[in-house]
Amino acid sequence: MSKGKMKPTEAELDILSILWEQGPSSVRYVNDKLNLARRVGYTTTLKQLQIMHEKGLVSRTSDGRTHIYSAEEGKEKTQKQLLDRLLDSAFGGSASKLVMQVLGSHTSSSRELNEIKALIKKLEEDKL
Amino acid sequence: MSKGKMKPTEAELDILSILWEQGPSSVRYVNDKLNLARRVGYTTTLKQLQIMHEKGLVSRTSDGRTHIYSAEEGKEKTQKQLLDRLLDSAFGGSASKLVMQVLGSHTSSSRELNEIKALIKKLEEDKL
DNA sequence: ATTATTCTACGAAAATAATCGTAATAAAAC
DNA sequence: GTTTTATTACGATTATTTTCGTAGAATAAT
Repeated sequence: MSKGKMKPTEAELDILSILWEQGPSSVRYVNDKLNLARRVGYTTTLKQLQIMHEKGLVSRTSDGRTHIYSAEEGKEKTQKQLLDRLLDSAFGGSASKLVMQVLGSHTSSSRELNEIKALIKKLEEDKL
Repeated sequence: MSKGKMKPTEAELDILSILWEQGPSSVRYVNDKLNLARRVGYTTTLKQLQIMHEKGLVSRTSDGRTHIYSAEEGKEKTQKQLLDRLLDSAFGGSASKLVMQVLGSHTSSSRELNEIKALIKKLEEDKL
C-alpha cells in the first residue's frame, strides 16, 4: 500500500484530528473522543481505523491484545493536501483570495496577526 | 427545497466553479468545460445539474428547449462555507494557522501580499 | 418529409463511504 | 474455573455520490 497521496474522507479526518492532538491512541480512546461530538458505535470506529490502516493513513502497534494507532502522515502534510484541494476547486488557485476570505470572516488575535505579518515580511524579503 | 446550508459535493463544486467563472451556462457548455479536465458523459453532467437544481444550488431558465443554469449562492458564501468546514475539521478552528500554511506553501504576487497587509491593518484598527 | 442531431427526463447501475452486527478470542473479575 | 467484559476480525447493510443508458421530444440538416 504505497503511502501516496491518499485523501482522507470526512470521517477519517475526524479520527486523524484526534490522533494528531493526542498522539498514539487505542480504538477505545478514539471512539470515546468521537462520541463527545456525535454518536458512533465502537465497531464503526474500529472498522474505520482498520481501513485507514490498509490505506496507510495510520500505523499501529500492539499493546497486549489492543492496537495502538498513530497518524502516519504529519498533520501539516495532510493539511496542505486538503488546502491545495480547496484552493484549486473553490478559489481558482488564488492563495491570496483564500487568505482574504478567511481573515475577513474569522477573528484572529493580535498575536496571530503579528505572526502573519512577520511571515509576509519574510516572503517579501525573499522575493528581492 | 429550502436554500439552507447545502454543502456541495466535489463534483458539484467543479460545476459551480464553472458557473461562477462563466456565468449562466448550458449543460453542453458545462460538460465541455468539465471534459477539458476529465472524461465525463453528457448525461452525467445533465443529471448533476438537475440534482443541483433540486437541491437549490443552481437556478435555471429556458432558452428555447435548452436550460441555462446559474449558481444560486454567490461564490463567496459557498467559499466561506467550505473554508469553515476545513478550518474546523483540519485546523482546529485556527484561522491564522490556516493562513500561515497557505501563504507559506503558495507563491503570491507583491500586489496580493499588499492587499493582505492592508486587510490586516484594517483589522487591527477595528480592534482598537 | 425523412433522417440525423441535440436536448431533457428518469431510472438504475456502479462506485465510494459509513455504519453496525456477530463471532471468536483474550483478559479480567468473581 | 466460570462468568463477564473488552477487543479484533470480518461480512453485510445502509447511505450517499457519481456515472451512464435509454426513451421521447424538439430542432436542424439533407
